Amino acid sequence: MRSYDQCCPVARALDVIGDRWNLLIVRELLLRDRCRYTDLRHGVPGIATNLLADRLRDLERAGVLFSEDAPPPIATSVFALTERGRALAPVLRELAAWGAPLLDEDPGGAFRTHWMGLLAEVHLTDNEPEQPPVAVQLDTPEDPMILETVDGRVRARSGRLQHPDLVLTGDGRLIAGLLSDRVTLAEARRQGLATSGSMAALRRIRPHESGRAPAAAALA
Amino acid sequence: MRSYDQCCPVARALDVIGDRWNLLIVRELLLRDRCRYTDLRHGVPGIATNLLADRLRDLERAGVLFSEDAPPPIATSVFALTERGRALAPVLRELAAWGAPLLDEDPGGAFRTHWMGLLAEVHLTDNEPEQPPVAVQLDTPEDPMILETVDGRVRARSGRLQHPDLVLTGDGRLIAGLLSDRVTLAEARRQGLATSGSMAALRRIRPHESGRAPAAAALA
DNA sequence: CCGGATCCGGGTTGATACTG
DNA sequence: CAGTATCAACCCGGATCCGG
Repeated sequence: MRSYDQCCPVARALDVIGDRWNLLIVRELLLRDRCRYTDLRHGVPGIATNLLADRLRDLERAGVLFSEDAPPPIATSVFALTERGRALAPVLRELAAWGAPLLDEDPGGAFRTHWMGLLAEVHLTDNEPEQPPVAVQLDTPEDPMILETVDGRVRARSGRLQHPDLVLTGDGRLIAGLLSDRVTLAEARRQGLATSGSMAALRRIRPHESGRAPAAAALA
Repeated sequence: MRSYDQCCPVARALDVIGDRWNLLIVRELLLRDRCRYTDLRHGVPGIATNLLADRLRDLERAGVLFSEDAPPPIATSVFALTERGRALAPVLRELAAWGAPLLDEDPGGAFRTHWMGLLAEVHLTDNEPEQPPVAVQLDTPEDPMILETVDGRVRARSGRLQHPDLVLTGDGRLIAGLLSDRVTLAEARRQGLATSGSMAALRRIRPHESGRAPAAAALA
């Protein structure tokens, strides 16, 4: 993309990650840690393969991500975010928070369960930060996701745990509705949600009452 | 722009404000409140006039901004953000925080003093939130800017106050360096910065020690 | 001068086919 | 699996023009 050529921090940021598809690639790596080329094609559906290759080159040159030759089991290279790339997490969280209402207006299009991770990080909080951490496994057939308490907050990532405190099994969109409080637990159960483990973990990980103002809540 | 057609809050947000120039238009309206078409052309240098007209239409349809026919003195319409548009402020602040290091690497390109406002909001904090509010006038010849304490935070906006507690007069880039701590006050004075008023206001509005973690600082 | 609309050349995107 | 090559369609940017 052409540079905006403005001496403004926002414009400079957009010079790097403002190109079409770029932030979605970062989203993918943020939630999935390390991805092969094919993982990215699956996680960013709709991108043309040449554009994905171009963008990965751009973002690598910009220091947002890097490609590693191979961890021994696999015979291919993987992509992962640098420290600088992970520093984009707050940007993506704010974008997710702003975009969440649009999701209700039009729930169409491709769906991946782990995309809801950023939403969970924004909407949910750990109501008992003093207690030992808990982890909830969201078990959709494809694309399992983990929610865990870290530091008084809730963090999301793709994957499957050995010993989660609670497992929710069901359709991805159903679990998404549950996370964003559009669906009650009882309703979700009726629609096919299965749970196994400690429901206390689910009560502990709950939306903020005060909307989205962790700092203000902490000060009060 | 074509929709990403992904049922993901980030993708949905980018469907609305991911288009080139869009976030820079929002930046402008955030910092300057209400702008005429010409103000926007000046505040977003480099944009083609047809694109500005297109984007304003798009963003109005999306509910991010609206145009008002006229406040009586002027014979033209002005643009301003809706509530939904102002809700993009956290996104822009995070982008500004992420882009700030890039500004040091390459300080070239067009410059407007008020662009530094988002940077100030991110880097500075009110060290004495219990005290009555203070306001600092940043007085560059063109494009004067105000920093004021609101609610324990620092807010920036374009304009000129009647009775600021402190006035800093000088080159915009010099003041920007001062705000982001690249230049000391003594150095800035040598390079032509003039001050008038209470220096206590400047000591009160100071960078966080703990980097950028207001919530963590509040909890500590 | 302000607030656009229109036109046009060139660069980018996106879909598909192809290759190591 | 991990890309590269190709090509049409679209979008961007610059210039120009026009009504108030």
